[in-house]
Amino acid sequence: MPPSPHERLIVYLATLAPLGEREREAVRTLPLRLRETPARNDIVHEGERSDGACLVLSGLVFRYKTLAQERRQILSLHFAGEVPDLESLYRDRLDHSIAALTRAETASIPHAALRALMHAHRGFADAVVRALLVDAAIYRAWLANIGRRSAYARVAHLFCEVFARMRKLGLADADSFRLPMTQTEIADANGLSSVHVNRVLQKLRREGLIASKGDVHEIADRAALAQVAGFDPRYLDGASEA
Amino acid sequence: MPPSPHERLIVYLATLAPLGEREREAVRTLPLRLRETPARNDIVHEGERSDGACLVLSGLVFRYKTLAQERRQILSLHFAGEVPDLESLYRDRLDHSIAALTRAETASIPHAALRALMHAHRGFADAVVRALLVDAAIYRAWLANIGRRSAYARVAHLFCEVFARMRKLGLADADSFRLPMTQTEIADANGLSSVHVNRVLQKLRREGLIASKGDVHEIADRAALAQVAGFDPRYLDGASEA
DNA sequence: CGCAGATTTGAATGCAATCAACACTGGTGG
DNA sequence: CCACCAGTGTTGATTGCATTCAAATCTGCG
Repeated sequence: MPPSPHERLIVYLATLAPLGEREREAVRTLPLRLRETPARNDIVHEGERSDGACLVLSGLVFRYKTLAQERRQILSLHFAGEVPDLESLYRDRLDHSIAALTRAETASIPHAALRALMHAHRGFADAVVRALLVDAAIYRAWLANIGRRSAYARVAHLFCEVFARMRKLGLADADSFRLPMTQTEIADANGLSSVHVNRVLQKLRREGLIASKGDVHEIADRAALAQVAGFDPRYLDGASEA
Repeated sequence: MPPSPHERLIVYLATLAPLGEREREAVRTLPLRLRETPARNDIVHEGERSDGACLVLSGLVFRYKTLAQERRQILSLHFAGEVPDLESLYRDRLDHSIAALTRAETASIPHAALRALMHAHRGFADAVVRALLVDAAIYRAWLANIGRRSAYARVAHLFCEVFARMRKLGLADADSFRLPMTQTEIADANGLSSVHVNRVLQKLRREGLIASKGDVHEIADRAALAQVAGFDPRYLDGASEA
């Protein structure tokens, strides 16, 4: 039985800042408006206003921008527990869209309730800001990835990041994870063509770095994969060290 | 005579959130530790801790990541008035470096003082979070730019963005601005080689979109430049509209 | 079964990187 | 004062990674 919506959120927040029991209790009181989105449908359209933030409960959610001539750039991926549009708390229009890659269950958390909770609980407010900062750190990692790495390294890096993030959220096994993205979508996330992604994946398998069956990807040689990706997981750390 | 350090910061913050006179007054009380950095030197090294945030007073500052084999990705540019490492308030180690492109004057603002001010003035705290969000929006724009646009469009987009941002800060003329970056640095910002940037710039001049003398770039045809860049300035808006 | 979407393969093209000179600039020191 | 030098910009030639186009499987599903 999957964790309840509120527990999902708590798991995520706890990866960002220490949460006391009082704060956890407070999070459990947040009102949620449940919603279901079919695969490949927008959850929030670019330019739209909304009065709540979107908590992912199940499925895979992503942000993207569409440019001229059907070109699309996927900007980030979001797993259960995460809140992709936290920034809607501060900016009233998104400059990009948020959509579901798979069928996804989400919950809208009213901005007013979030603000009240942030006001009442410093630890919660802290976690929210840290969530925004980890998002930004991921953007930077993607920028370096797309701007300065080969296609082979880019895809390897994406796999390393997804694996690390899913592990933290308790969504991945010890050495494999399910990533229900088509090769075209992987291409849109990495600034590549789908044909080339196909070839890169074959090479990653041939070299023994990964072994994929359908959308379940096994990390066959984690060290080697991190090596070719130039992956340093520290950018994903939300909480400060001692 | 250039604006005072505090006024520079106020100009920037005012582009992000409305600031009352009381808040401006409070900003003026922030203690600043002035510092000067020669061109092409780090201001903060990757992984370093610091107890203050870095306000840019003059010169051009940028963030970058270094990958294997001397490859470098420039992540963002920062002009006078901006604070590139605001996130150091929340995360104690940077995952990238901050450096000066030109000789730059900066001021370190102690975290403690910033926190106190944020605590006392909601408008100030708001501006800080919005600054982080606009940074993130710029990352997204760069991601789409590097991931999905041609070299020609990428450079055009960079020029559009820099021009728009400098105008807001009162650092650019009506139709030209000074951008003291070498072609190699423009290349590192756009995931290109310097040779190719050279050719792209020639083409932009040949097509009559820009006219550059040294590092002063004149926007010869703003509409056409925005057109080829696919530039939509809304992502730079910090303040909410009515 | 038949269809649509996804993956795979092959071939050709092209954008941008790389390699290699050369020209231009400003700054330095003899 | 001028020779020298390093950094930058420019140009040409070549290479190669990745795209594009096209078509052939494969897969799941109504």
